[in-house]
Amino acid sequence: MDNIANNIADNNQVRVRIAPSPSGNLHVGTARTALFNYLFAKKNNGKFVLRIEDTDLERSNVEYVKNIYDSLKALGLNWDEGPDVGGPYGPYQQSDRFDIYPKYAQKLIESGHAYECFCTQEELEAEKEESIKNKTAHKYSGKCRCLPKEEQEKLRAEGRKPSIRFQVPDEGITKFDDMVKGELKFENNLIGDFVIMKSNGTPTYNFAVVVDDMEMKISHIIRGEDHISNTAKQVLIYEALGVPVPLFGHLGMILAPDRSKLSKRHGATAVSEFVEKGYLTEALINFIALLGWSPSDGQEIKSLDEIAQDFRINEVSSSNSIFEYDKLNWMNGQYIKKMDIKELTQKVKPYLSNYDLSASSELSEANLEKIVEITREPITILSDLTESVKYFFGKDVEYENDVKETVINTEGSQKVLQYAVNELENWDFNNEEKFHDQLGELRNYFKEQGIKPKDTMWALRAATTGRTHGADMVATLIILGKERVAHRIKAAIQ
RNA sequence: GCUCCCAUCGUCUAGUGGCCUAGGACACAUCCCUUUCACGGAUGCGACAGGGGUUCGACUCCCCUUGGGAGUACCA
Repeated sequence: MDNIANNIADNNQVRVRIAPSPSGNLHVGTARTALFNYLFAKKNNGKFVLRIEDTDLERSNVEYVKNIYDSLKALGLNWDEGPDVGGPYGPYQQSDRFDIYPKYAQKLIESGHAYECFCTQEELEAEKEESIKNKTAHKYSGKCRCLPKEEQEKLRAEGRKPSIRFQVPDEGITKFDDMVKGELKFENNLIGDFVIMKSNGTPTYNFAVVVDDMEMKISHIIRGEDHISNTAKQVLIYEALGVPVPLFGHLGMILAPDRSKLSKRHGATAVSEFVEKGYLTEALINFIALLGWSPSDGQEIKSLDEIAQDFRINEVSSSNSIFEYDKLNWMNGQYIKKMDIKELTQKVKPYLSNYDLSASSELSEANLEKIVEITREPITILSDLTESVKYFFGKDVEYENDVKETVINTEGSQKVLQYAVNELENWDFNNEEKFHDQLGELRNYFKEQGIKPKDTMWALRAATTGRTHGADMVATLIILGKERVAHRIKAAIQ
């Protein structure tokens, strides 16, 4: 791990990147990779680069590019260089870089590290099937390695478009020192000659990344461990190109509770989906940071900046971790509880679209804030509020479940409500403290008559909110206002 | 099939040979607080996958087994 520090001390600037391909919305797994890169950059005064890998034009979509931007920004993972903000080593979108890959491929051909391959799809598949039949590891045979010039030209004349393959050494070991996993090695003879330029003239992933990372002077590559086997190929390319190999760090994967890849059937997978469900990006990013990393002081709730200060890539866990909602939910609740009330109110508005929030309704902005303030505590996701806030709207209440039978229509409750109707005029809706005491007196009055304080309050709560539990009663009644409270209590009396 | 990675409470993790009768967080249970739900507080439940070594001493190092994951494309 010493070389991590050395590389930095060397005055080589730390440059990391996140390179998503826009074939879907930003996945939480990608978000975590982005996060760890971001943290590493921040911790080491480096640069965080965003590169859009859209070489697969068929699967790429501009809509997803926008989603990637928006999600990353929402998470606070701001990049220093990228397609939108530019930078010294652009362009930062691979589709704008198509003209630079062939030169490097050519260079590799000239130096004997690559060759044109005229094999057809069918020939390749036949080879593969053969090796499956023989139960041997399948890798490309390398039969185009030494095609004579004349043969090449003949096939070209026939209209065959060659791909370009990297010529992997037959012997030797390719190894690299992984920042999180330690030394990793692969035997070269197990790696088949792989395509670097497709026959359509576009680069393959393994080639494009190397060229881009090299040109963008990326010093450290932090990514998911699903790339480990690619790394061997990429190291080979760096070496063939005669350029310094960056340092790699491979993170464990994020798995669903059933230990399979986190996918749609497990619920939300994209950052934007979590946001839509009502998760705060602050909580999401905090939660994700805890998957594989842990704070040195044991304090788990931390801002991005705090995490960055405490972050050490070599302390990241190298095993997979399971994405469980329990802790995310708890954490989201913590953030909701602490969030600035004005900000929270704004964030909550989309979940209140069922209700009349126009100025003419009884709901002023100030009232809405109060409602959010008193109902925020028990909720774990923003969308919970839609339901828990329901009884603040409209003149009448809807009774939940069997509230009418089990609470309102009981003898005790009816007594309380009848009494309350008369008492109502005296209640001070403008003075919370006084109102609180008045309700206390009400409880005491009925306590003497053998009605438990709890039941007294339940009668009131059920009548005014239709439920047996909810926010603080005094605050609730004040927001409802004397008129509506009176109306609802009267409606509850048989 | 082949290659590679990983392995501590249900989950996220602390632990880098003796500080470990293995610590914290979430979840769960009980209790306290309280007009309800919650929040908060207290307590409890709960793990070193198995087997061999190495060592005076292994959760920590090595090997094997088992289990999980990844890769094996002219996808990224």
